[in-house]
Amino acid sequence: VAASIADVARRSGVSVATVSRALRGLPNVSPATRDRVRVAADELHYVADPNAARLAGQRTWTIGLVLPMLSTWYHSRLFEGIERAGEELGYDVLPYVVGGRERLRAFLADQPFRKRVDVLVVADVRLDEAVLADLRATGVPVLVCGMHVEGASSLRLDDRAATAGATRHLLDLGHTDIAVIGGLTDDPFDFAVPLERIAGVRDALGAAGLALPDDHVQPGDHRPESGERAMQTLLALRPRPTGVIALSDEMAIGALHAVRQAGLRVPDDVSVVGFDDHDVARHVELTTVRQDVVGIGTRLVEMLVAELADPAAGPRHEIAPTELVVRGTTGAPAGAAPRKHTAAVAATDPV
Amino acid sequence: VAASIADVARRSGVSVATVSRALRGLPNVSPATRDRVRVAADELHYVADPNAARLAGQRTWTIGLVLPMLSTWYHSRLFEGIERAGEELGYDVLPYVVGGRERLRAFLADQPFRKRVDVLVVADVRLDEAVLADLRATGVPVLVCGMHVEGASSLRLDDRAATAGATRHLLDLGHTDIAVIGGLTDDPFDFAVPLERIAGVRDALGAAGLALPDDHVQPGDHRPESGERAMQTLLALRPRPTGVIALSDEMAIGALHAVRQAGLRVPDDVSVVGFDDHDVARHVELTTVRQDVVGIGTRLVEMLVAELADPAAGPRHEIAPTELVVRGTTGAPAGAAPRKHTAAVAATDPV
DNA sequence: TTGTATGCGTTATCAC
DNA sequence: GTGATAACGCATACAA
Repeated sequence: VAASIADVARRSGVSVATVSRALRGLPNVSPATRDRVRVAADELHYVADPNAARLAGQRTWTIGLVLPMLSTWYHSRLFEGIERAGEELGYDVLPYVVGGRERLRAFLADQPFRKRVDVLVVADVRLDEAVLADLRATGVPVLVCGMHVEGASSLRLDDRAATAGATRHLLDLGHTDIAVIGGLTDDPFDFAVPLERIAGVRDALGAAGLALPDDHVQPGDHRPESGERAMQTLLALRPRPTGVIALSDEMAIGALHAVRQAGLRVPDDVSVVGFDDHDVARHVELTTVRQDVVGIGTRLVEMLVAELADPAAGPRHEIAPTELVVRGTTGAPAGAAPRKHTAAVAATDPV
Repeated sequence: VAASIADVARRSGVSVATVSRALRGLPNVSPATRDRVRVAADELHYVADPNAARLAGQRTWTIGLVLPMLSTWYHSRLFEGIERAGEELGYDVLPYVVGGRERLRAFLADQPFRKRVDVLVVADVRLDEAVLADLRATGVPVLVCGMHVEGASSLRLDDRAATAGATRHLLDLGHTDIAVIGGLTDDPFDFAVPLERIAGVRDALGAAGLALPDDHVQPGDHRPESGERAMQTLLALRPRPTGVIALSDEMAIGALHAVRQAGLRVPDDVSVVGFDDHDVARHVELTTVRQDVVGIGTRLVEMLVAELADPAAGPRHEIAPTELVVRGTTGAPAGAAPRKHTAAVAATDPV
């Protein structure tokens, strides 16, 4: 049976109040006393019971991370970034995986996070204003990652500009028939992000006098299989698109597979652009839009600390940078001359 | 300000004890009373304070998951599997990321999990008997994933048999010069698994009268970059190995990249086998050893529940199955006839 | 079936 | 600088 604060108090000959102060580094404790207490605590292998501390202290020291899934590259990285930054400040990170309508509904209905976390980071989960209002009504501060929402601080990419840049890269190479993989799916995931990214493609296409037909936007759920299927559909189109933008690297890899299985070459017959700069992207020579996911996690923790420190301050909205990384899966379409050279960042090996 | 159990008691005209019983589905509550309480709780949006409940109830309903990192495919999948299975039983899952000697040391020294979790699942972290004894001295039950340890229940693969099978596959194709990527690295990760897997390769090689020279075992930390570097080293060897077994798919993908960058062909010049059956393995045609990581997570939760229910029962040791999946990255070395056909499972698309 | 009373292990507010 | 002591919000023997 573990030692309690009373045991430490007895052993060091002081009161529990002093033990609490001494161990937490609060002022108004004489150095000598603090040492005695520390020694006693060590000898007894004492650690404060988090539940008791949280009950009395009114803080949970826990960050709730709401995300649609855990095992995609992007989400596991985000988790890692938040966990690392949070751990240094003494926060636990508790995942709430709400992929699929049912789990999201249950999460919103049961609100298992109440009295359980100090703050909620909602990543890539569609939150309309009503749902957000529900969340905020619980009194739990909410930060949003991946999209812009009124009434809550947010950190996101400029998704629209990012895919517009990727699209211009393809246009510059001479592509005129461009498609997108990763449009909205009904289930089990429901990001708001795809809309922005597709809008970005439309922006760039429109500026070049081109359109994005409906059949040029194929759904995908961020698993490679969905990218493969989407690409198969696109390859069956006549005329066949020569440039494809996948909204995640994982789908891009599935798409590449489909192209090669169809006996076509990359990039001669089809150019492919991904999104994320996944660990393996460099190793499959994938041109992609890079984002610093771990950095985003770190920044979210900083924002959340600021928010907790000054809840009165209004919501802050920040944009994390992206960067087009040109590798081998994009090139001029067979039989077309490039319009001009893309002013893109060249792929470089990480140092 | 949130409602407490006293508020619900007042509103439904019963005592707090009855509210507690009613809401938790305990017996000895009349249906009528239970209903009244439920209605009152709903109206007040009441949820029990987990910290108070845990303090009083002596259970944390939390599973601590100790792992070296979060963002590799394997670990994020494992987390997902445990989270999913745990959530259904009402458990939270709290990650303790101890990659790197420093974090592991701090984890062992501070023991932040004490009074915080009901059970610890230790995955792919090297635990010698002394460390394990330290952990168990805290009174927290420990399950081990990925390796066999005396004194704690464990779930693992038969790593040795798995890589032996992969090696036989290469031998059967006619390879006689075989190397391994993913041997122990000193930092920041320190699995016990590589030793077993390398032993498996040695087993199969030895049975064929072949050896595994030291320079045929290159270190790797499971990131693609390390696989690439390892393969570059192997390609510089003379004679050059024709068959390479990477101890994870992520390293295998890096290795494939190195082969192709060197102007060599796969599998004609070099055959590559991975380990895991990563989501993208199929899409890069990677021959690999498949394991069901999510299933392992689920099984771990079942084992842990059993352990908690009957702590007296001795440790149980289980083995999860693996399966060789033959795809396009393995074939006969140029200029060699296969010894015989491998009796391996053919690659099939997931249904 | 229901209510009363005590304990859970801290932190925080006071006095001293 | 230090020590009582009252919360904190719930679970649970025990009594009714």
